Amino acid sequence: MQNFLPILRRTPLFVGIADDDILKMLSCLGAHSISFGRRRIIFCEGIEPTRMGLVLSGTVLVERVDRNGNRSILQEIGVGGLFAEAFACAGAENLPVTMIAGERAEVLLLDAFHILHTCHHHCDHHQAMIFNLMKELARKNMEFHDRIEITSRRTTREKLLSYLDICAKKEGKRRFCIPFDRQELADYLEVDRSGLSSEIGKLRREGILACRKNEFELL
Amino acid sequence: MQNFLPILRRTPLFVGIADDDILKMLSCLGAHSISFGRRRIIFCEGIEPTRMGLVLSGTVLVERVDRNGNRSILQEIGVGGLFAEAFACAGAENLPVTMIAGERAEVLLLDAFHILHTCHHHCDHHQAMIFNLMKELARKNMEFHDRIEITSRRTTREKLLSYLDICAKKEGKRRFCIPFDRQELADYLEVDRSGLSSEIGKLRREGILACRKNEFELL
DNA sequence: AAAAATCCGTTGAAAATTCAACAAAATAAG
DNA sequence: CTTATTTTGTTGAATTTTCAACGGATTTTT
Repeated sequence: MQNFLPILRRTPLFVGIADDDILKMLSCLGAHSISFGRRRIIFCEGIEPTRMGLVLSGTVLVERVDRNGNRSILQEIGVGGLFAEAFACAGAENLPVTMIAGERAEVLLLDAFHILHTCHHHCDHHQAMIFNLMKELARKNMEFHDRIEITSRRTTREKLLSYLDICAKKEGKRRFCIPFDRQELADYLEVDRSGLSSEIGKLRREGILACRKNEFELL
Repeated sequence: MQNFLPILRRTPLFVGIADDDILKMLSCLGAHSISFGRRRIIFCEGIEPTRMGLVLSGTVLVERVDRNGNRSILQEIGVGGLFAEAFACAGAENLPVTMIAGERAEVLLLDAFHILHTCHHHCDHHQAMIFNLMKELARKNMEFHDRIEITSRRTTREKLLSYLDICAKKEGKRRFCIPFDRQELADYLEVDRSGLSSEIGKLRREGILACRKNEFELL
């Protein structure tokens, strides 16, 4: 587990906690790492969310498929990020979404039981982790607001542009890579893939943006 | 402040905390209550979110209006519920949404500073509140998943039906009241009001639902 | 290097949403 | 009780999305 410390130290869950304490907690949380190939299921919709995951490498996508076969991508979790923590912490009975590896990923699985039920009056580092978890949940909450700001737009064009705007703002540059291919982007924006492609074409012809594969630039 | 204790004791933020400790914390958090008439602004988009709110009576709506004038309703907060806590806890620089009274409401305003910066290694009740806050943020996270499940549907009909399904499930009955009028429901589902009205008409004629004002029944 | 599979852009027709305008119904105000 | 005001349902035209199908480009596999 020591090999992971350089990553874990910088992680929202463990930031500010001493290495020794992190290691103690990892064993307390039954931590173990697993690798997943692209598009492999990590947590499947319907299971009881007793564990949460921490991304050590690659990316994890949070998805949902409705009865009509429309897939929605709800979140994209990068290195150091947490997933399934909200369901585990809220004590949900079953997971309403599926988590898969967006690209080949290594993840650390953590039992949530000891977060919710152990010693939260005694050890400082446990307290610190609860506090970190609280801040991370608050941040995720705000991420949902970003996504809603995007998907609440009425047209494909506006959804795409507000997504790209938010990306540019986060990146601090007008040129950036997005973590999605076309189908995934469509599923994140909740629009039709072919309609999205043609809208990208229009915007390009209008000189509003340039793109090559998943690299975009706002002009 | 003592008058509020019967409500506060049952509140997600204060559950499990002794009355005395609640009162101590209220003064520590600079709590004071304010009344708002229907559709009055409680927190306006753009301000720095240093405080959070707790609903003592009535309801609070979390809204956003885009450049085109389309309003989205993101959440409806009932008695005992918290609002703006995510932005305050995440340390957001400015509020991306507006909070208004859905119906005449009395709310308790709490400074977030002391939640994030005070004594979180010392007093048990403060720790308990952080823990409560963490659980509440996790629950809100799941509420967003519900809303996304609804708004990710492609047609007005499906959005409406999945919203009503979720309401029925929460209520445990196939007959229930919704907390919205037609325009608000349209803004929650992210659809056109007139299209929503006509869809309700169709579903009624097809014998799938009955409704009178904001009381619905799934048949 | 060839073959298979996937990804992406394009198109046109069908379906659904949006928009504006209006009338009926319900509610609030005088 | 009458008059305003707000809310709700209805309609038709314009806009937009969705859907299915196809071919070219790119990537992966054999």
